[in-house]
Amino acid sequence: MRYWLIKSEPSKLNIDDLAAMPGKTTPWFGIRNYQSRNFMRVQMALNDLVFFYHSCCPQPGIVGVAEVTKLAYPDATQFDIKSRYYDPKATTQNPRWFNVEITFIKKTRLVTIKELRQYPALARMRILQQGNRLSITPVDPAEWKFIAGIL
DNA sequence: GCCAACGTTGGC
DNA sequence: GCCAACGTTGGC
Repeated sequence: MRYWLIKSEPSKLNIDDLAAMPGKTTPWFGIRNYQSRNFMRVQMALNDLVFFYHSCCPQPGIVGVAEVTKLAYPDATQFDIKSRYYDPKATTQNPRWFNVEITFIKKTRLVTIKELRQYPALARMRILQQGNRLSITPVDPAEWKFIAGIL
């Protein structure tokens, strides 16, 4: 089993929105970055655990935990001409973008990026590296355990 | 709103 | 296949 961190802008989908979804589950659609896509398609497995992170907001940080409950399948929004995620180069025969589904497990206290930066144990975390822009990043098991211990 | 980082695009 | 231009991300 692997661990992940996924970023979401709370104005678009926050942890409470996820908890309010039918079955507390949502497709993680709209990822348009090949590295993040490949993480979903190649590595994400059922029951992988995910930190839910709020980005682009006054208090960026980890706010909850979710789990992967459906393996990657083609992201429907790439075919929807009205969607902001529409991709004219994608076809149903040859889809470009995929999404998994995630299910809410729990809310946590807000662990801000500022706090995360204070722990030497997390110094190598992907999310903390300069210039990191991936919306999905793997979390080292030791890092996961450390963060779970301070929640 | 600024700016650094970096992925993507497209002409050659 | 190179690389400049451009667009997007995201913390501050």
